[in-house]
This record gives sequence, C-alpha cells and structure tokens, in this order.
Amino acid sequence: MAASETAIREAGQDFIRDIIRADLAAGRHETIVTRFPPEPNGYLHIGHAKSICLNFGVTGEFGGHCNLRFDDTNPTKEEQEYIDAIERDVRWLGFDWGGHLYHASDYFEQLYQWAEHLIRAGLAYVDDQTQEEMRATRGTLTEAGTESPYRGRSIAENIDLFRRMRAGEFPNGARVLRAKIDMASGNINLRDPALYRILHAEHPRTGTAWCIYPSYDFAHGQSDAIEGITHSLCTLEFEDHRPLYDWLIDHLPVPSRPHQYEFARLNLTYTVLSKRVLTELVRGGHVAGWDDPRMPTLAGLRRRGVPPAAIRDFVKRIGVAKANSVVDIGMLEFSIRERLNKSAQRRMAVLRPLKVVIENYSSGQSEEIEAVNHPENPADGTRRVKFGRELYIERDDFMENPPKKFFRLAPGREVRLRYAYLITCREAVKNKAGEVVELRCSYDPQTRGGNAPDGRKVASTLHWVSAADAVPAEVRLYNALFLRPEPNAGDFAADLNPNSLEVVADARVEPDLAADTSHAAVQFERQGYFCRDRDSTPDRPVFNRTVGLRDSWAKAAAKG
RNA sequence: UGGGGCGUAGCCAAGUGGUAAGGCAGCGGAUUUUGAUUCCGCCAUGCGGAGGUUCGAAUCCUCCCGCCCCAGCCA
Repeated sequence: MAASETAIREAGQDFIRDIIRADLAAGRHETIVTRFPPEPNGYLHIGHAKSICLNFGVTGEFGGHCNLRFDDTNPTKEEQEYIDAIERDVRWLGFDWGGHLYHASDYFEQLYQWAEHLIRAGLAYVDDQTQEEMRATRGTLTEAGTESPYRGRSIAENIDLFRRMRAGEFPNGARVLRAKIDMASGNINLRDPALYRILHAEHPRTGTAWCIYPSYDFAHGQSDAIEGITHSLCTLEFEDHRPLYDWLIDHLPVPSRPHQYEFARLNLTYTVLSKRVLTELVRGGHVAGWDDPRMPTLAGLRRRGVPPAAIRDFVKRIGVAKANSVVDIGMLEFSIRERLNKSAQRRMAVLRPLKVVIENYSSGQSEEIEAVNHPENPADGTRRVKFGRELYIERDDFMENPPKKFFRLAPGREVRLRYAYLITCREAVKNKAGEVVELRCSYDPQTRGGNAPDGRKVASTLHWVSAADAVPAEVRLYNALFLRPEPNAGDFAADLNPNSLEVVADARVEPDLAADTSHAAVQFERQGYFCRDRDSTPDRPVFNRTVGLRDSWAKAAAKG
C-alpha cells in the first residue's frame, strides 16, 4: 500500500511517527512493516488496542503492512481459545492483517539452526546449572555475576548437548542454552541470558514436535528479521532488552535488520490492565468471564456496547510517548459518548418506574404519539409511541419536597412528557410506609406534541412509557470495577468495587426495543447509551448500559 | 548502590533556540421538547529545582531532586 502525501502529512505527531518519517525521508526504507505480537495467553484489552492502533495505524498512514504475529514460545501458558479470541478482537477493532498472519512457532526450525550457529561461533553454551544456581550466580543490581563452570565447554560438546536437548534426552530444567555475553554487565539482560529451555509440553501449533523452546529474547528479534519488520514497536519494559535484541541481530545471519522502539503502555484510572490480574478476575469468578462488560478487554467493551471507532478515537486522543502515564477513564467515556451520540437512535425507557395516572384522560382511550428517532439526524425518521391514562415515569423525576434547583415534577408543578402533553401533578399517593407509589396528574389536551398554545413554558421534559404497552426488561448498570483511581494490582481484590454491577430487574421499555434484536446501540433518552445483551430472551430483553449521559444535575445535586 | 528510561496545567499531550498547540476535566454564558447535544468564552508570566551560556532557553551546558523498569529456564 502506498501512502499519499496527504496521509503522511496528516499522520499524528509523536516520536514514533517522527522516526518513521525520518527513515522514509532518508531512504532507509521504501515501505514500513510492523507487527502486533500478542502472546496467546489471555484476551486482548484496551492497552493492546493502543499498540494495535499504533502498529496498524502507521503502516496505513505511511504505506506498508502490519503482521499479526503470535508470540507463541511458551506452550505451558498458551491456548487455542486465546488465539481465536485475539484474531476476532483485532478484526473487530477494525484492522486487517491481510495474508500476514504469522507465528513465532513457524520459525522454530530456523531459530534452532541459528542457535547452533551461535554455538559454532562460540557465542552460546549449554549450562547444566540448576535454575537456583543460575539465579545465585547472576549477581545483583549492583554486583557482577559469576561465570558458570560450564561456560568454557567446547563447541563440539555444546553442539552435542544442545542436539540431545532437542532430542528429548533431558528432563525439564536440566539444561539450558545460554548466550555467552558478559556476566559483569550493568544490564542484567546481558549476563548470559537463557536462549532455549527444555519444556516437555504440547504446543497448540507444533504439538509434540519440540521439547525445547526459544525464549522471548531469542525469538522476537529474529522473527522480526525473518518477516522484514522495519520498526518493532514495544512497550517501555523492553527498553533494556534492546541491547540483547541488537546483539543477536548482529551475530546471526538474519535476512534483515529490524530496529526496536519503545513507548509507554496505557494505564487507565479505576482499571487494571495486567494480564495476570485480568486472568485472576476471570478464574476467581470476580467477573462473569473475559467478555464481562465490566472488563477492560476488547471482548468486554464489545459486549458492553462500545463501538470500535470510539476506541480508535480514544487511542488517537491519548497519543504515544515515553512518559509513564495514567489516562483518566473519563477520556474513554468521552470518546464513547461522542461516537454514540452521532449514531444511536433515541428511545424511551423507564428504569425505576413510578406510576402516573392522568385523571382527566379517560380509561378507554389511547393514542399514538410521533417521536423522532434522532434529533440531529432526520434521516433516521420517526416512530409512534402509545400514550394512555396510565404511564410510568422515572422515580428520580419526582420529588415531594423539591430543592430550589430541582425542576422536574413535584406536587402542583407542570412538566412536559416528551413529544406528548404537558401534565400537572395533583397528588402523590403514598403507601403505609409513607413511600410515594403513584402520582395523580392532569393533562392539558391543548398541548399535544408538547407545546402550549398560550406559549407558557415548563422547566423540564420527562421521558415516559405507557403502562399498558411498555415491556418489562432487565437493565444492567455498570460502574467501575475498582474503587480507587489507581488500584493496587498486587492485592486487587481489596480494591474491587462491590457495586460494579447494578441489576435493574423491572425496567419498562418501548415495545419496539423488545422486538429489535439488531443489537445496535440506542440512547435511552436522558439516561445513557445501551445495547441489547445476548442474555436477552424473546419475552424479556436485557440491556447493558454502555455509558451514561453527562449529567450536570447529578453533579450539582451531589455538590448540594 | 549498577544499568536503562521519564518529568510541560487536575489528566493526556504538542513543542527540537524566537517568546507555551490541541484534547479531557473544570468554570462561566448562549441555544435546547434529552439538566443531553451544539456553540461561545475562561483556564500554565509558566515547562521538576538551582545555577550557567545566549540579544533571547521548555528547548543548549552543569549540578541536584523525583518517578518508572530490570536480578524468570514469562512475555
């Protein structure tokens, strides 16, 4: 794919794109090749979305392609379920790797040959030390390590031992192939890092063909080189692996010379983006699964109703840099609302119903009111909603003793029912416990559609549904999974929000919401954006709240 | 204490020697049959701190401070 001048000019301003621009200008590359390299040991989350958007984004902007490459070098942790989920989620996010689907495991034979090459060059050796011994002799952050007693083995012996490792002659952990670099290096990654370990484990792709597997460090850069990756983009914690990455590339007859660049991973307030923690949330039953709508996984966000375009917008907004940062979750919510405001049709749904009886509307009567589907998009048309003597409004929209700035319904007060009539509250009926259970109201027949011929104004407009026609529904309201802006990933359970899921069991929705199984996002007027959950049954729809509308009243009320 | 990075507003972030972009949040106001949306305005005499170089410094130099990552046969 060739990039247009315009695309290049309009590409974002960040240090990665600066580097690519410079490389292109200097003629170092004709085309850009990147890769997104997930390990299939968990589901993709929004932090991965940053990497996906970056890797696929730059090749779209500057010309080239991005490979999807599974970094499947540890069969003890990887599963086919994750492989499938990752492909599905990358596609859902809106990216296409074309034919460029690869696996580090595709290169196992080549990597093995390169390991022998290193041995023949005297740059790698088989170490018989135990894992404990290796740890003990690695040194500390401030002290040099000591060389292994097996470091001086002959090339012939090393080759023999390594081949026998491959042949399965030794149990797990018995020996390891190490690079011979510098046990005194200040960079611990250079203190003779392990290149191959013995793992008698079945691999999702290679089965039992191998019992030795390359380490990340030995696999990653070489895979990049094989695939002709020009810019290998990864997160900051790999920064001090770069000297090792380069060392291997320098000493191996690889077909190309990739370069690694590091950027800061995404952190979000009230969220944990750690595969370990996310896995524990699922396995420990703290959430209903990888696609629980409270999860920051792409599967969770999808089920929650977040449009992929909103995630892409969000990622564009937060930028790419090298400073560790924690992005306000509000920023993601903004991107979601921005997208959904444009696309979601409006409907009325009452979450916590309070019955309203229109006393001067006769009981046998009913009518259909025309309601617009999207106020900013006339092409979405209108629909007809039933109006009758008995209605439901939102409990929160009535107060018996309203404070000064509350301008919804109250005794004696007139408000508008959206698209319908102006009504006035005559009486609040209470039960024995003193709770308001019903409102007796009157309507003004002259105000059909919502406007008074005499031009009088009302302070607010309420959403409502017809008691006789509305359909009962379950609505799931999601709150942050964690209580603190920066949860402790170590003891995450202590920071879990016990109220992250609020189930509203008896909401009432417009009938067409129950009938529509398209799963398209809708806005419940004055409340938020919702989508139909797959738990819906024909007689009982279930809706997930994707995100609430901005609510300046709630904010003001909370302030007092 | 060794090595590698990073510090620009409450948050994210541009800026690469010529006098602090943009977005989120917040605060005012206008419009509004969603307390939504939209629109307008305000929001760093200041760039972790102190010195220095320069006509001029967030950008260059020196020293200091703070934060993050690394001692897996995980990635």
